[in-house]
Amino acid sequence: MKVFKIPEATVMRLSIYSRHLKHLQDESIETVSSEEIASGVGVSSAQVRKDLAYFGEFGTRGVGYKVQDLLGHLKKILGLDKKWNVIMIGAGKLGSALALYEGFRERGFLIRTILDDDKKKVGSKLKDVLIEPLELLDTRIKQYNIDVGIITVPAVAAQDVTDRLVAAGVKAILNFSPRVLKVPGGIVLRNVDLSVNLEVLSFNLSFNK
Amino acid sequence: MKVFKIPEATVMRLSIYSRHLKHLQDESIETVSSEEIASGVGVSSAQVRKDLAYFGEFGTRGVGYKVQDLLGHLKKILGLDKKWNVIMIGAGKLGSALALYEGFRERGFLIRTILDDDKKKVGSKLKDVLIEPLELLDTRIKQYNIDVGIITVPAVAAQDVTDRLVAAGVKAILNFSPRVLKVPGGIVLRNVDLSVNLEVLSFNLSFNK
DNA sequence: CTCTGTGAATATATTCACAGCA
DNA sequence: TGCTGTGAATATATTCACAGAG
Repeated sequence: MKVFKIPEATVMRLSIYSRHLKHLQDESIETVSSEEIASGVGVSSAQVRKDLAYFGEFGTRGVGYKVQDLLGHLKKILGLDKKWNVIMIGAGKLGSALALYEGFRERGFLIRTILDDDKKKVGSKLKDVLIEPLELLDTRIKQYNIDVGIITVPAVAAQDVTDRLVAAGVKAILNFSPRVLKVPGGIVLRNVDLSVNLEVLSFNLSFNK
Repeated sequence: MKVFKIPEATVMRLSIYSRHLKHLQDESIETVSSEEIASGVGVSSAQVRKDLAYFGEFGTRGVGYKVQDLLGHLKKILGLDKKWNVIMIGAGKLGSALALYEGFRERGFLIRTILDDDKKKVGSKLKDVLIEPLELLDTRIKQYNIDVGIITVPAVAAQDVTDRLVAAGVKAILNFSPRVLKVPGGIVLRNVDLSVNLEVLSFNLSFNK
């Protein structure tokens, strides 16, 4: 049912535009031009207009965009009006930090349970979410109707956990492990790979300098 | 002195290839073809060869690449043979988790000090690094000959901290705050923006599904 | 007269396909 | 013969530039 393929870079910019519009809203600014958005987030005004044009016509010629309205459209486009049931696998340092991050809930990602294979962690809570044994993976995914799995396990375990999440029926995986995961088509996969980011930074610092 | 502009996507893939080559090395595999690397990390073999071609000829026609050699070249290309002095600004939940992450040291990023404006945090240590007052920003950057600043402060403070880091002479900034930062040309800036990642995931889950 | 929306032009990235070296 | 390295072809993304709505 996909009508047009939207470039990933466009989606990332839409997220950044929406953040900028929130600032403008906080400052009680009611109207904004594509040029003002553009200079606020460091892109060209044509880029802003092209990105928005994938989804409709939100502005008024000669005037600009109503901040409130455009922000509403962007939130809708980005799916931020929806709720998702989330399972987190791995309660190590990174998982523990992420479980406390309010940004998940703010965007509709509700962490229902956290699984770990370390018996010493099982039974304790992170904020209000209980850490449970890894064996409950299938049970909890069915029980809570889980949509999204967040992977914060070590690299060696990541593909195995992924396969189990997919088999149990999750629709999307957010992968924080430094590993390229194989998933079947139709499963949404997003990687947040700190080691790649560090190496790109290292490259940019080193190359031809 | 920049000879060719290398696409960022290429650099990210080089990092991923190098990780895959490490696995192969751990399995004592000595030779690998572009097709084997490609299928291992989910890209096309032509892509692998094109990416490598930016930097030289590392393979042998009819044979493939020597794993050890190619890994060595990639580490060199990515600058992983170099050391950088790093300052971290912000010792909150994210900063604390990051300060314990071994990946920085493994890639030559040596965290020399962590600054925070919270008096209650100042004086304690994260692993072996002391948390010091924010006022020492200039002093420590000069003293330790800091190359890289890692920003883990709240969004409202991020641009101010950035300006101070740049004024004090850092060459690169790794930004974990959810804010588009303005930096002068010549300063390397890399953003690790979890909120954008979450919103892209939300979009992919929602759009035309 | 201003600023959006958008075709056309340009720039960039990926894939194809094969010449040529080991 | 097998696989790399690479021009040519294609696909994708960005910028230009302007018609036209308000």
